[in-house]
Formats: sequence, structure tokens, C-alpha cells
Amino acid sequence: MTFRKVLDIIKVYYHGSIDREAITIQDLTARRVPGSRASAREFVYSTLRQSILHLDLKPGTKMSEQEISEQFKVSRTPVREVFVHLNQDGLVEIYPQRGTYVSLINLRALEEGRWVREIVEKAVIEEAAGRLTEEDLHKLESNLAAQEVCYRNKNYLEMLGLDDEFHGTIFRACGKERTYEMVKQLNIDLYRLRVLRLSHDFRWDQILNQHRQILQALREGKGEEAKRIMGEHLRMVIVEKDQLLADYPEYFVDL
Amino acid sequence: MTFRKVLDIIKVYYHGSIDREAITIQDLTARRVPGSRASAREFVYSTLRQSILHLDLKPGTKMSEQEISEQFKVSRTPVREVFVHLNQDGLVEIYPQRGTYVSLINLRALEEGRWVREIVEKAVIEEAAGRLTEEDLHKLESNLAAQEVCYRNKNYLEMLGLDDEFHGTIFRACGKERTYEMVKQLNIDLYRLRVLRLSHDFRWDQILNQHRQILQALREGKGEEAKRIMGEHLRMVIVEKDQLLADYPEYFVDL
DNA sequence: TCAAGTATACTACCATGGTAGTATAAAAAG
DNA sequence: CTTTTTATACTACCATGGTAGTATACTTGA
Repeated sequence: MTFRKVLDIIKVYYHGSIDREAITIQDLTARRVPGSRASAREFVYSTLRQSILHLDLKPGTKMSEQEISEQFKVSRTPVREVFVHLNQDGLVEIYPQRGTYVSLINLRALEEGRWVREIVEKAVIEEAAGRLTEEDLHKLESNLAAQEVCYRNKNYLEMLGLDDEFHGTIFRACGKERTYEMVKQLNIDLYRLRVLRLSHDFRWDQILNQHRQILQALREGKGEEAKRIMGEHLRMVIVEKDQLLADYPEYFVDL
Repeated sequence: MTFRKVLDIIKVYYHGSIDREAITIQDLTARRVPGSRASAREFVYSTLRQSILHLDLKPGTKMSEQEISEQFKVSRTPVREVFVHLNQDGLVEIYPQRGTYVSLINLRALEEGRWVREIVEKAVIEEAAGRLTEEDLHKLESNLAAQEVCYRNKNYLEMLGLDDEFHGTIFRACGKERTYEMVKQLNIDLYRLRVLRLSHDFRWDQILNQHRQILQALREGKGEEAKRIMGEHLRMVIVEKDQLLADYPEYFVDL
């Protein structure tokens, strides 16, 4: 259980040029982007969150206050606050006086998340059809262009992020940003699963194609068709419980 | 939106019309059992959460670490952790080095919450129809009986809780507990609004009646009818923006 | 009278030490 | 060898002191 990957991410965040030993709070705050007040808490939170979502921290990994605070060169107080936050996200489990662990991927939650996502995305896309502004459509087009580049370069992790952004843009265009955040929250385990199977379990060409069709239907104001394609699109994520439990038994829980 | 802008809004209304002496949590803390296993953090969290939801702490009220920790007789550390938690719930806004305030009720979020709730509840009730076990139906019946008692006693706050429980039971029966939590989270401001208008703005008799009809339709497996009634039921909560802003200008924000 | 600068009293943020509870392994008893 | 007891090394939890940043009242200067 090493945190080397986490440290790599820290370096990337801070322009990749900071000596690991030299990272202090002062450095972090000194390099903050004007307008964004990066507190230690926020920094540790966003870093750890991403590490968990990208499976740099595997499900089940132990994360002690002590160890994390040493790695991040901050005290245990902000780390504890981050744990509370991540616990609410469902990304870590806190066992008092025993330890804090990265949550296992919950297969039941996976199914439920997909169910609600299909319900909500279908409703949203129906609202979106014909209502999107030119700017919205342009944003979606740019996103698709980026997706194509990622597809050609087989940069699937970034493609996953763009996928999320594609759907998020549609929600935002309808004034449903909070809804999108909630759906994303419910599908947080699905996200980890998709990262886990990035290279071998996805038909990225089909996904890309469906995105194109959705955009086309939206542009033409064909709500029903967009809804239909979206349904197919979301049902593509097949969760083979038995296979997953066989391949990665230590990552999953089913309750 | 800048912090400053929000602060100005709060400042004006806070000094203008909110009685500082009304912010007392002493009564609630009396319920803490000394031998209880609940951690200080959990106790403070659940107490404050309920206080905010029940409007014992009005929107816009200042809540300093110092003050809260003294009232709860705990240190500032767990209080800070609670603030992080409440902040994620959307119940408080933290302005670093400035203060922490009970969130204003967001009228946009209100509309969005109602929208997604109607979408999801309709889908759930369709799944529920004909699938509920005898135990589920019995639970719903007991709930309705309790609602009738509350109605006769004009105990509307408890009735509101039973209302939530009624809907929650249906979700749980379908294995959609997490979805329910999400919907509740998105409707957290609606809850506060309902508490605010408890006595004068609701037709509790109609609500009770609709609950009865929903249960009946569920028992008979009439999914379509249950769905229709649920739609009416949820659309009953009318949000008159202008009226609200006129009556309680200091409680709301619209962005 | 009024604007600009200063002093003071706050705030949330972070570091650190101590504590009760828990798991593990060694030692003792059967 | 097995079970029980004890010792030790952890854990998250909480209390407390100090700090940088912010707002406000006060003083100063025109």
C-alpha cells in the first residue's frame, strides 16, 4: 500500500516541479490560482478523491490519518475533516478507533445508480431537445471532437472524463446542475468500475457514435429520438456481477 | 457570485430582522445521554441538522465554531468537522476567516428539486405497484393511521416527518433507498420551506387523502393510477416565489 | 464633513498533545 | 497443543493554543 501515485498527482497539480520533500503548506498556498483559495483541506480532499476515483487507491486500502498527513505534509486535523467529507461521498468507511478504509464498490448501488440515471437522463434530454442554445451545441461539438482525439490516442481515462462532461453539459443547459451532481454521486461506484475496466470492457467506438447521434437529434429538436438513443447508450454499461467478483473479489461487496 | 455579495445580503437582513437571542440550542443539547456511544461529532451533527431543518436556526444565522462548541460543551474540532458535513449537505455556507452561516433557501434549487422528485417518484411507484409485500403494505397503513392522529391533533411537524417516511417506505420496498436519500437531499430546501409554512399553507386533508388513494392503488396493483395520483400529489406543493420573497425576504435567495 | 489610514476584535484554519478504544502478538495457564 | 490472559502498538477522537485573514470601529488628516 504505497502512496507514490498520490504524490505523483500532487506534483502534477503543482506543475510537476516541486521536490517531494519541499512541499509545505506555504508552497501550496503560495501557488494557489488567484481567486481560488486552496486550503489544505480542499487540496487534500480533491487529491484523495481523484486518487480513489482513479483507483490509485484501491478499494479496501487502509488510509490512516497519520500516514496521509505525513504524505501531504499537513497536520491530522484537516485530514480528519477530509475523511468526514469522503465518508459522506461514500468513498471511505470510518471505523472509530480502528481505521479508515477506501470503500469497496457496492454492486447493489451500481444497479440502483444506473436505474436512476436512465430515468433522469431520459427526462433531461427530452427537455433539452430544441432548447439548447448555439453555445451549448458548440460546447457539445467541441467535447465530441476532443473525444475523437482521445479515442484515436487510446486515452481512455480522459475520454471517460469527457463522457461525463458531455452529459453534464446537457444537464447544465437545462438548469439541472444540481440534479447532475446528485446523479453523479449515485453513480460514483459506477465511475470506479468504468475506470477499472477502461481498456478491455468498453466499446468506445459505439459510445462515441451514440454521442454523435444524440447531438444530432438534439440539434434537430428530435426529443423522442434523443431519448431513445440515450436509453440504449446508458444500457450499454453491462455489469457482469459474477465475472467481476471472479476477477477482482477483493474490490466488491454486494449488499 | 462572490462571497462578498452573499455576505452583504446576509449582513443586511441579519442585523435588520433576525433576533440573535433566538439562537439557542441549549434546549436541544439537554437530550444528550452521557453514556451514549454516539461521538460528539455525530451528536452535534444530528442536532444541528435537525435545528436547521426545523428552522430553529433561521436561514442566514451566523454559527461560529466558538459559540457552537461552547453551547454543546465540546471543543472546536468536532464542531469544525460538523461544519464540513453540513456544508456538503448544503445547509451551511463556510466563508474562510469570515464566518459560517446557515444557508439561505435557494428558490432555484427548490424548483429543480421538485422537478426531479416528480420524475423519480413516478418511476418508483410504477415499480412498486403490485410488488409490495404484505409487510410493506402494513407499514404504509400504520403510517397513514399515525398521520390521521397527527392531523386531528394538528401536529403538523410530526405529520411532515410521517409524510417523508411514507414516501421513503415505498422507495425502500423497491430497493431504492439510496435514490430516496438523493431525492431527499435535493429537496432539502423544500423541506425547510414546508416547515416554514406548516400551519397556513398546506391542505393536509388533501395530502392525507392522496396518500390513502396511493396506498389503495398500490394494493390493487394499479400502477398507472398510482403514478397519476402521485403526480398530482407532488404538484400540490406550490411555490409562490413573489409571495415568499415578500413575507420572508431574509430567508431566500434566487440564483 | 468626510475620506483614508490604523487599531482592535473577531473568524476559520491548522498544528499538536493526550486519551479511550481496538487489534495483534506474546506470555501464561489449562 | 489449545485457550486465556496480558502487553504493546496501533487507531480515530477530542481539547487546546497559535496564526493568517477579515470586518468594524476608531483615529487621523484634509
